[in-house]
Amino acid sequence: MDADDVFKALSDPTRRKLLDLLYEKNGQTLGELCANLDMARQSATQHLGILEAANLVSTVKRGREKLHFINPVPIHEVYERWVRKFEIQRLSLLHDLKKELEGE
Amino acid sequence: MDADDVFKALSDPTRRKLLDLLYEKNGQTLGELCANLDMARQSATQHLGILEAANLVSTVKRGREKLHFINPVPIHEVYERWVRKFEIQRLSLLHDLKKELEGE
DNA sequence: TTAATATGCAGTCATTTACCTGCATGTCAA
DNA sequence: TTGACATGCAGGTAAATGACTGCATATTAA
Repeated sequence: MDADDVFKALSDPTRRKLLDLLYEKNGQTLGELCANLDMARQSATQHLGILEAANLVSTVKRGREKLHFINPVPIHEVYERWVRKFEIQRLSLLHDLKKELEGE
Repeated sequence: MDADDVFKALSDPTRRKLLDLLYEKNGQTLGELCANLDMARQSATQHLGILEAANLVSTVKRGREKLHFINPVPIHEVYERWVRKFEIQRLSLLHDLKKELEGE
């Protein structure tokens, strides 16, 4: 996984909305997704390309249509690498800060 | 929480490295953090400003020094909103894709 | 008080980003 | 086959980003 690609992909509200749309209904076409956005189709294509490059979305061509599917694996990997370790110390931090303010 | 601020903050490798550095040793000064980076101090300041704006880092002034502390709460919120729901359907997706390829 | 240290603030600049328009290609249906 | 539909591809542009330099301010220590 390339954490940079995944976070960059997730850092745009349009792309997060696309993931939400696919979460609601997986396998949507470009046209279906565009109907929910509010930008030119070509712009949405770029966003989907970024999601695909980050491996967050996989596509299948069916005739003249292109179907889009969520791939949650990179999100899971981000969680393993970036969230879980911070979860562990979540409760201990107030303690650190207090100690520091008291003069270390 | 502003998901946009949090994801944007996490989308830069320098800023993720800063969080890692603070995870290793919480409460470091700007100077300490800079020693591990490889850019001008002023650039690091900007990055830390972004982390602080996203509420991922809190600071305390001690004399002429500025101490930096991780705040893992936004990361937890990102997890709750963006990871957990995708976790749930993680196993069902291969199924979706197969079905689709078989002609729906 | 003065010099060294730690950080803050303003302005510049190249690159990237996120949108757009216009046109091309490929597929289905009448 | 031909027109309608779904998508692909090639620029173009304004704004955001991430780095820098230069100078200002505030604190500590001699």
